[in-house]
Amino acid sequence: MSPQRRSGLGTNQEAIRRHNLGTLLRHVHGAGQISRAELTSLMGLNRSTIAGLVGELESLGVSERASAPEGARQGAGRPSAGVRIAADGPYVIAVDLGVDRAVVARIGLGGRVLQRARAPVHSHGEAWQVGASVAALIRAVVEDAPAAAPLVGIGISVPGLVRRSDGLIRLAPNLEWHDVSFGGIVLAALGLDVPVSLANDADLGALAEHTRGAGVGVDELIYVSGNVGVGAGVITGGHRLEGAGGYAGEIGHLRFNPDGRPCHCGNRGCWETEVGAHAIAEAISCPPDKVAQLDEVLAGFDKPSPALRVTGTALGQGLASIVNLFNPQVVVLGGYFRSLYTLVGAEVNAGLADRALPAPLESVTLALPGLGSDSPLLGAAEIALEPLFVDPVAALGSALVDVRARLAG
Amino acid sequence: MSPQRRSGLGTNQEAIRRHNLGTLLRHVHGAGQISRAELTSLMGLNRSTIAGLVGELESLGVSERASAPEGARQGAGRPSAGVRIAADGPYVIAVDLGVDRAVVARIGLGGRVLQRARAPVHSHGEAWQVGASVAALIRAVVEDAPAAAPLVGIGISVPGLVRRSDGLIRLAPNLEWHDVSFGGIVLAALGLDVPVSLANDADLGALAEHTRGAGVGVDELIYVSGNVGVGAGVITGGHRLEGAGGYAGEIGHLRFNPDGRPCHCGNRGCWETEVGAHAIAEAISCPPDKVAQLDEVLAGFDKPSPALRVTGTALGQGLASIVNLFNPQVVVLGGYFRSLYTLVGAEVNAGLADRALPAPLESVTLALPGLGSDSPLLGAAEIALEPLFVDPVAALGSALVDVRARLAG
DNA sequence: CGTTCCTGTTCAACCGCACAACAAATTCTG
DNA sequence: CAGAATTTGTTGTGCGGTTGAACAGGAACG
Repeated sequence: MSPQRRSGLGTNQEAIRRHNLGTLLRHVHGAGQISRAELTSLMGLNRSTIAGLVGELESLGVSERASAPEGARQGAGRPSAGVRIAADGPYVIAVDLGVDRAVVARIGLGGRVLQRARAPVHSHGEAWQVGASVAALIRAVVEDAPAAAPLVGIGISVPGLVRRSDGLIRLAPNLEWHDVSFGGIVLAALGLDVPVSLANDADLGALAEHTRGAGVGVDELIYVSGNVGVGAGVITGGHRLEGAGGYAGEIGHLRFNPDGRPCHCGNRGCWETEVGAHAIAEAISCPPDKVAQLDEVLAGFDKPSPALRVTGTALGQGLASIVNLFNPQVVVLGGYFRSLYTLVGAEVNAGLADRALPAPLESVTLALPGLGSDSPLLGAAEIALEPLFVDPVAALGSALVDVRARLAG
Repeated sequence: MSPQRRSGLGTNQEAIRRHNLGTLLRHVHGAGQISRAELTSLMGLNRSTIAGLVGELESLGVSERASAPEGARQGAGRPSAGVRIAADGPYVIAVDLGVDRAVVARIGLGGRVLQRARAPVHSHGEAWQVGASVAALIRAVVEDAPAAAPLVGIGISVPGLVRRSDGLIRLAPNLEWHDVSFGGIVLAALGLDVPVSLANDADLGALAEHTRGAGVGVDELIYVSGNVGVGAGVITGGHRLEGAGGYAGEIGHLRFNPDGRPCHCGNRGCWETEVGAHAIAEAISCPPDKVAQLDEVLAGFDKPSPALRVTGTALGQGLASIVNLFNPQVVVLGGYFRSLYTLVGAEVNAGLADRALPAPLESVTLALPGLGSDSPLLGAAEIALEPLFVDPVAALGSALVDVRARLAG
């Protein structure tokens, strides 16, 4: 959200500085390392202004001066000094909550994974138990953090519906959770008080792929996630499509075949009953206890079975509806759709071409995630970092330093 | 677009002034008349700053000072002077192109329709013929415009797919148009050179209902348009959802019943084959030549026939998919869905409640258009006015004055 | 080796908004 | 009915942020 959507407010000069500093940091974050000269042309500001902003970031301990990288030297002229993420700079904790495991990582600006840990999670486990496991992983991951580095916040990716106003997990079908305040649970288990952001895993996958994956520079992007359930995250105009409550993107229950199998939502023939994990597992005779690892199971296939081909066609046909509705430029296939697409890509493309309207079809591309299976994890880092780009000074002012000591006490 | 989405640019003071002046004008536009005191609290700026901005608008001839309105006086203190749209202020031409008629209006800031005209249009007519008719209507509508009032631009609502990059009409099925540069045709017929904006009718309906209809203050809104074809306009985060090419919102070809009737798009059982105008006309034995006036035909009904009830259920069930996908706060039913909903609202609501997920369902409301059948027309005015809110000075600088004389010559 | 080209640095200037003080206009209160 | 209280318009000053010019630094080019 380069320019945050203000609700008809005016702008004063204080806001300018905030905005410019945040935008500058967002560019550094996106590129990892970038020269001042590039920044001036990207942001359309004067050299001296950029110099001032960069200086402020350095004095905040966020970035540091870097000599120009070797090679890639173009043209004459004095080489421009680089801006690089500081080694002891701010970081966030990202949590990717899956139905059978949790992944936790410490992630710095630029999307660098500094440390990671994972643990199995009992599906149908109580929320407080899962919260305790996650808290333990967080402790492990903060272990080696420099004491001076500030913790900006925690971002959590959730396989379910998350209310955007307060981050309450309204429904996580495959964890059998209803109305769980998981953010509060984790904070209580840690004994910390830092900003926590929660969001749907597909939404975060879309965000991450947009920022540093297969959709860099693409402002109309959809991430379709196959993860037991089927969901989508939508980026439009460069921003996440959240909906009024935060529940947008529930494509799993699109009407697909009114005479089809019953769905757990109470209807018949939802798309999920054709391309959901349980449906695919049944089609390839995968034992029910391995449904959560469907991605690996599919990756083990050499050639697609006829049943998988049918599934591929159904996937493509369903994607057609999404393409007609959103007219995206890129559709990223995440979760087990990744290995499914490598198996039956032809059928998927055929199904899509068959059912999509010509105009939206001609501008869309199907793509595999540029971040592999880490998209939701990195998306969780992104939402946790977000305050830094809105107001770096304020975000760092309220960030937590010397986290290890606080966790010990 | 209160704060336009800048693509990672920086902000300088020149941009501040532009933005604040545009935002101020947007508020005046939205409210029609508003006091300076309200503006200060809405925009969060200082009294003196607002005074300066208002003064600039007055010297631009856009607004004028108004005494406080009678009544509605609250509390003590000096009454705040009002800001009102100037009588000879800027205006735009709005065109609502239908399948059987065209409506043209001269519309000023505040959405005031100053003059309007309409004429039948031969469906399947050549584009240049329709363009000539529209040009004649425009001439009629500019007839009584004050010579000093500047024309900012022309906005055209089109029942079809419009490419957003250049406004080309890619496909208007019910006009049988392919790749028509209708904006250029109208300008050529007029012999003028002013900015022309074209967009899909449902998109513009959504925009108008968001600005001054049933969705004021609602940032997640969908306008579903029944207009021979079925389409949707989506507002999310307060902005129009356009998609990569501008084709987003094609809900008519959502898969509804795979065994259903063939659709002109080449597939079977698209939603449009159940709730489209031709389907409804057939269900109520309406003669084919009156399909374009289905709205009036339906309004003549006293009680719903069983066939209409079935249609109502199908409408509700299809809306459920949209509600699941977008999680809107308000869904406005435009076009002939307006009279259909008044007839079989119960069935629509039941179908929706049956198929929508609980979480998105609880936050959504179905509503009738607050602007009647004028939504697309007023939306066309909105997109034509848009440049004024981005940069009032520049937009007025390039606006056309004394249009009548130029048209005569 | 000098020229050319681009960038970093510094400083004065400009522009826009905030703030304070005062005047104006209305309501409230005794 | 008169004075106090309240809110707003107006004016001048000050502050903050960006700009632009001038100069210096550093690398490639001829």
